[in-house]
Amino acid sequence: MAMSDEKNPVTCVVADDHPAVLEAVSEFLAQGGIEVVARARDGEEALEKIEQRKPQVALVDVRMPKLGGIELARLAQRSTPETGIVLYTGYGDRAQLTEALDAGVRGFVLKEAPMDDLLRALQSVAAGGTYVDPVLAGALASSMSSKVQQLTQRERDVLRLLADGLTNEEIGKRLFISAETVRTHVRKAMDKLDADTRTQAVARALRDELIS
Amino acid sequence: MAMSDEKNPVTCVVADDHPAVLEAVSEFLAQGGIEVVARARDGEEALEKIEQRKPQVALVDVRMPKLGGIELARLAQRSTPETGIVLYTGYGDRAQLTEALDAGVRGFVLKEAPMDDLLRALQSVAAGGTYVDPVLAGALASSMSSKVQQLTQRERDVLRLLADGLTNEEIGKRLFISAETVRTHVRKAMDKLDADTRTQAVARALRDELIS
DNA sequence: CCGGGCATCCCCCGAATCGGGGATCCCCGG
DNA sequence: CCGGGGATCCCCGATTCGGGGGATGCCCGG
Repeated sequence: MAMSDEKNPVTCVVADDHPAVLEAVSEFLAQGGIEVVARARDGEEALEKIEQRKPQVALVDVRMPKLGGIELARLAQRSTPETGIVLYTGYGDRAQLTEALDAGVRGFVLKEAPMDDLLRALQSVAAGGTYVDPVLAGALASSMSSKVQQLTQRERDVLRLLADGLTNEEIGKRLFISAETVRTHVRKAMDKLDADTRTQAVARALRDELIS
Repeated sequence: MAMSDEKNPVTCVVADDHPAVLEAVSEFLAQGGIEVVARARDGEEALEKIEQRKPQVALVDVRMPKLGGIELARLAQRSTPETGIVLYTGYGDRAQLTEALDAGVRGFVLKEAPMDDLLRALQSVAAGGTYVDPVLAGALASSMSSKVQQLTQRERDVLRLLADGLTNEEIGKRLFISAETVRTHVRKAMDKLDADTRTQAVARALRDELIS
């Protein structure tokens, strides 16, 4: 019926727990020639909408109630691989970008970026490509140089409990491993995060949204 | 000339570093009968606009480049006391609310709240009153009950350096105090934050945006 | 003038942590 | 089949931490 690309609107689901952002972004996208087929206020709702509508792309906030953007991407990837996930984040994470990418995320846009970037990202991803915020792309290079960054699941588990004030002993009991092993995980995490103390490791993990 | 309150639009400056939020909020306020006389993308810009336009209220994000919402409020309070500052924050802080209030902030709204709350808050503040998000108000009561919460400057200094991976000894050198004193500050902070370990204290301080 | 909060410094003791090593197992990909 | 990464466990000596105690000086408000 319609023309090839000009008049073939990209379908999109938008998810954000802030009404203001949800409203603004949806409207902006509509004006930019993107068809917003559904909106969601948390991760679970977003997943449902994605599975129902199977849009070409989904623009989701990283931090959302019930289900974060990354986990959402992982799940959506299995159930609805035809939908490209674009993360919309308020903070420029170096390491989380990597995590997001291998969770199946295909786009990464900072909220600080000009809104036009959203259109570029969504169109690029809808076309089967990828998009990473230029600021992030730059930061990625520098973080790549330092350490591989990217904690293992176990290391994150340990850091999370550490942030909750548990001792090695207590963490061991909680995870059914010995305190010695906990020490090992903490040390490896410190190593990857380039931290001098376990406290700094937790602080960095929190800042980069790797945990909690 | 005009009617008393119905047709006397409240003047407002809006500041947020996210273009989406800035756009959405401004438009929403306009539709809600509030006159947005200026917008700003960072704290310094916001302060300028406030001093120039002297609006009845200013709706500002807590986290902004160059100048945070709290500091902005403190400065604006001195130069332009006729303008009521309303903070717009994405995260519900228990302790920061107190800090904000005695910085001269008169309104505190969560981004998660229905947007209508913004109108209520701005109108209330413009009328010389105050407004605190009901969710926050509730949380305040509970945090009041536990501990006084509210770290001293020194305690924050120490926690910040602790989060950067420094040891007591190093922190002492940096702050020109003995390591023993550092220990004292850390213990008091742990006490106030109800933390079992220094690591947990830092984690909580980070979460509550008391530091960094 | 006296209490209270803050910042500073000091002591003790037992437990935990740090930084370094080494070691085993398993699984996956070349 | 072998290497490498992840997860698991262990040992050591030196240092730090957590939780008590007490002490001094300052400044502010009742």
